[in-house]
Amino acid sequence: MQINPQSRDDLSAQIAKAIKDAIIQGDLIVDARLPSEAELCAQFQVSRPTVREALKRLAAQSLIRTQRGATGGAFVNRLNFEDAYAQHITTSTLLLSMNAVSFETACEARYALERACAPLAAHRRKAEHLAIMRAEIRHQSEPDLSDEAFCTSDVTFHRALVDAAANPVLSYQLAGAVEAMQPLMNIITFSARDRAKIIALHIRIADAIAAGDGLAADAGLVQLEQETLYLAKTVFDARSA
Amino acid sequence: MQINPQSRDDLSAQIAKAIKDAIIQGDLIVDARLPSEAELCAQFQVSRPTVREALKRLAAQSLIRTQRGATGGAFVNRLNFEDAYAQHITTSTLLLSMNAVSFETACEARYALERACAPLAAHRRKAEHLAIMRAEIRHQSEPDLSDEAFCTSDVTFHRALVDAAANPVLSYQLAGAVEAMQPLMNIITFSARDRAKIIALHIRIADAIAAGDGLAADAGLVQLEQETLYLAKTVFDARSA
DNA sequence: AGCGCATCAATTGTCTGACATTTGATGCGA
DNA sequence: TCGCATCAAATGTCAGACAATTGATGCGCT
Repeated sequence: MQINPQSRDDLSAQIAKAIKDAIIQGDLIVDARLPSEAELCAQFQVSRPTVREALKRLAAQSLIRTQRGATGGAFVNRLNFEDAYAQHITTSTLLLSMNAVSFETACEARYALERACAPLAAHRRKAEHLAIMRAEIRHQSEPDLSDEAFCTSDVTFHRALVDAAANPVLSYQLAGAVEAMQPLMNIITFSARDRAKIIALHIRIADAIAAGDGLAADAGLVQLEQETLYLAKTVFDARSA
Repeated sequence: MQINPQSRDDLSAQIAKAIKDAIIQGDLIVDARLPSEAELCAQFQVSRPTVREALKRLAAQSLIRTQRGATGGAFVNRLNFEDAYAQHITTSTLLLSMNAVSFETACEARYALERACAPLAAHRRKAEHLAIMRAEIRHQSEPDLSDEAFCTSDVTFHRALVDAAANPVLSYQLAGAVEAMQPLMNIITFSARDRAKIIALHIRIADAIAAGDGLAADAGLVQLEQETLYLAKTVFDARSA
């Protein structure tokens, strides 16, 4: 965590990387206070704006937090699941929207991951998860729901299913896949009959989870994937015609 | 993408959020050029360092890239899988190391996700993936390999398995789970007999993938998970004694 | 002695102005 | 027409200053 030659990288990028590496290596532990901006200036032999740009880079990744005042400064932030979720979802969403990932590819990934949760969710689901799933199913049955609201409810339903697996690492990894799909899903317009089919599958999945039957839940997810793909295909065919 | 009241947030954070939202909403498309720093100063009524701090925040997330010179400026970056991988792995690694996630939880998530890939990998694996897996198995068999090198090779093997599923979204989501586990895995010291067991399972999995037998690969992964948990338990028990 | 309050000092947040550096565009001359 | 020097625009960096925040300090009063 020292030198900074006249390389092609920005000074602020180099400094940010040096501090980031120190955090990853464990040289700077959680809640440790970084040197003040003035001290960092002296240490790296750069001006204060440059140091500040470096610190802002780290703040953007939730690696540090800053606090003003007498005992203020920059502190190593405990990266919590909530912040990581938000970052992951943003990145995943942009990744999908910017790289022309096909609906099929995204859908396949999403359901493959979700099916991985099914057996765990069936074993460990709590009343609260089932309650959310049931509530969303009811919500989805409301006749004058917009397509977008239907998709949002769908995400909440699946999120509850994933959370029921009671593994925060799994929930974190899956958040990206499930939520990032929503913009793609929003393209689809649902007929009343489409919705009925989806809701029926949701009920089937929720029942299976409630009964602790992981295999049945898995089967439901397989059918739901096929149904989703079929609906998407219909929309895309209609659009190209 | 305008106003900036005197709220409690940093001005640079507000500006970064405004631009980020514009990118997510699609108001700024890939490779679009942002206004110059001077123009952004005028638009947001702030000074140049403040604008620059905001831009550095976005650069830290690979949302924009900057270029010097006459036709330079800040451009919306196409978020590629490679950059997203790196970010995701960093975040996942820190999330695990900072939140005292148990080995069991991380291991469960990792193998649950990996098993989701198994059937797809069995169908779609190319010669190159099999070649990597075979090569890593040979590498793991070298007697004077350090524990750390053994773990690195293990990651490469599993990465090839995941990539064999030929779904970039899946690979991206899984990269975090597999690579972030490595620091935890590095704690384990392997006896020669431990390695022999793991290598045997790797061979079994690779054979199953080569044969297109997703179920057999899945069974191999289940055993590998149990073996890994058993090894970790041994280490932890020995450490606490 | 104990409590309350004003002051202080340290630190980050922001601004102004300037200069350095990079790099494509321009225009002139051979 | 080609090649080169110059120019202009933009980012990168620096120096210095002031504002705002906030815990710590010390004084005075009870």
